[in-house]
Amino acid sequence: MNKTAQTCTGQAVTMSDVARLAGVSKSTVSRALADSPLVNSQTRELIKSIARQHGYKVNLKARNFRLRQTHTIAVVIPLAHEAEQHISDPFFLDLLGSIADSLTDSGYDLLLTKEATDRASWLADVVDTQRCDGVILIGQSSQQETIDQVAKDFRKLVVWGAQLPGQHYCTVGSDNRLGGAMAVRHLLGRGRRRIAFLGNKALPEIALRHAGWADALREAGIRPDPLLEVPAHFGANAAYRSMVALIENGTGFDAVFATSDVIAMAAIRAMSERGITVPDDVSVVGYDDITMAAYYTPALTTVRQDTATGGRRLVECLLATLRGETPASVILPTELIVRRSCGAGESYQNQPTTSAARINSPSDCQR
Amino acid sequence: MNKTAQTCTGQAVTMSDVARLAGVSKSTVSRALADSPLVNSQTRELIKSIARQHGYKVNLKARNFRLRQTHTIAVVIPLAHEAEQHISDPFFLDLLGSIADSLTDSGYDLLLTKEATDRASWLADVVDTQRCDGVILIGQSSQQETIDQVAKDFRKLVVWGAQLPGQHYCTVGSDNRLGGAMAVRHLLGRGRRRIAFLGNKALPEIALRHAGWADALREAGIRPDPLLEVPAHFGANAAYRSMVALIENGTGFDAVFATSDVIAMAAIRAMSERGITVPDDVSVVGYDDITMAAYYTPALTTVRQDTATGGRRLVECLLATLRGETPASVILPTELIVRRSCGAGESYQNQPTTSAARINSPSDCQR
DNA sequence: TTGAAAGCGCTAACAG
DNA sequence: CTGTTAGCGCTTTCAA
Repeated sequence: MNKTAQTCTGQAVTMSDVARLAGVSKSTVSRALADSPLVNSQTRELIKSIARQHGYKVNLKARNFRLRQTHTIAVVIPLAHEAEQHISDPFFLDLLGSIADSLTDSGYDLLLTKEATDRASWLADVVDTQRCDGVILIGQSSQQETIDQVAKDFRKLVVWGAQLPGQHYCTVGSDNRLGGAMAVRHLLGRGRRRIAFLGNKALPEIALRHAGWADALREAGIRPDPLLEVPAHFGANAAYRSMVALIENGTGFDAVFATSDVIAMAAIRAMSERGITVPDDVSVVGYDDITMAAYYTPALTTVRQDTATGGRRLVECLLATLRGETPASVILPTELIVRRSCGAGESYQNQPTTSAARINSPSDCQR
Repeated sequence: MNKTAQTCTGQAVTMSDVARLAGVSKSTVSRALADSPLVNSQTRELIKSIARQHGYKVNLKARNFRLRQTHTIAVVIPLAHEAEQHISDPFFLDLLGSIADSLTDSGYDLLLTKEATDRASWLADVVDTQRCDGVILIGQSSQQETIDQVAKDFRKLVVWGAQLPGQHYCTVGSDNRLGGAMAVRHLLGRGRRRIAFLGNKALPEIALRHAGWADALREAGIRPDPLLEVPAHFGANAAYRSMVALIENGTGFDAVFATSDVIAMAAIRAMSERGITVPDDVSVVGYDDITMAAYYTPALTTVRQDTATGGRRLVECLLATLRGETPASVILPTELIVRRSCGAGESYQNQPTTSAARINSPSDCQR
């Protein structure tokens, strides 16, 4: 087979080949290609042009192997809590996309792993088999314990989620407690009093949003009613069923704080099918501000999570751990996007995405 | 540092260590761990227990390097057509999730790459640097030419998208032309005549759906009206603007065929904001059947793309190419899910996902 | 400025 | 059944 201008062919041409062709040693080729100042600039240019001519590209696998690094970051989506074994939430795609962008910019590869196994060692396995330099976990799922355990001696780990007291790893996430409180305060401000909470409290982030819900209620002198706590899991179907149950068990409510936009949409549908009008009868606030939130009917009032900076921060923190640092956890600022579903009352907007009223939190801290 | 029960610590323990500890040679350890029948079962057990004791796991990077394979499949999302540089469509997450599952089942790692570059070599680069055994491309974007060029000498490539005449690579995708036709026929069946088409025809899949749109119209003796072709790009914002433009330019229409559910939702919102009621004034059919389609108001009639089997087929085909085979392209059966947005007329359903009427296509062919 | 040689951690002939 | 040996393709001392 002719080796000239080889491309996309499993690259039979190696560094030795280039060396032979250029009449120099492997070492020199290696240096030249790495732009080492040690090599004569003419030799370098010669080598480079020969390499180009023959479509030679450094074999990254071999390079990384020699360097004892992988230049790869594993992004793990734990699904232990997710009965449907399915990432159904657009929020995660946004975040994943942002992580992918940042990682690419930093020259790292992204190894995507879905972990639905029950093995206690699920995380340790990813880490131990040396397929990556570090790990980004999207969500804590119900695995706080396991994660913390692993984090005790594996430091190259960053997690999207809630910052829990005493944890051994760095998290990046929104200010869930404040976010929850802002949502509920807004509903209270619109005169609502019986505010249902929809979410799976087994997840740390949701537990904090729940705490925010309770905070805001107590501020207003309202005792949180356990009957209004609905254990809606992520996933539209489960949330839909939970909402139906709430409606049918006769507990009165005039507002819903849904801990994700997907849950909010499922809830609204469950209500509208039963003749309950949003926002006239019931106000709804969601969480995430996924793209579709602005396009839903009614447009969703929601607590925005900024996936773009979230992903960037996750990567920054992870790269810091790779340098041996111990980055502080990041709590992203929280913002309430006010749209129709809470009864904003104004007439429809022309540009749903931009016209929403925003209420910023004071929190833009990095703790 | 004590090496006992080492875990999550960058694994300083190697196969040689285990060999020394067990008093055998590296080769024997290698064989034992691979369950080779060549090794005495007692020796094997001894070795395995020692390995376990010391938390030893085979270094996959070294293993793969030696075997000259990567056991990694790159999943590339080309974004050349996507001005927003953002995967905003939940459909892709579903597909990605399904691919991740299938790949995991087959023991392959998934390397995720977003390609937004303009370099003509974007695909060749992924392929040439030997970071993966094969490539799955999610969507053809506007890169048919480039893809086909690469595919001419790189065979380990499978693409989600449209099957184009004479192409050199294997595709998996839904029957876009039939899907488009089914959607439009259904609208015609409900008495609609002025059926707008929303989509970016630069994408091969969308071009086929457009052909289906025209097919169905002509069958009904209607000449496709160019004024009703709206170049809506993926992404809710762009689609929203396109729809506004259509409404405002005064072209009459009584139905919309949107080439994705996200586009459909944005379109519905644009209409409802302007006092146009769906489905009373205008019927809408979408494409994809993303989870949220059932939860939108009105629930969306849509052409389902089965991401679960789609992902599985993509992986099957790719593994076939890895074995040196040349798998045939796959066209998945198309199914119309009838819900409210086209004016189905029945009262609301209790279980939106399951209660929808289905119209199956005869096409389940594998060509 | 360049080359020779060693070796990353593993597997697979080959030879006992 | 087991050990010895020779690399995979690359980087990096060390010596010239």
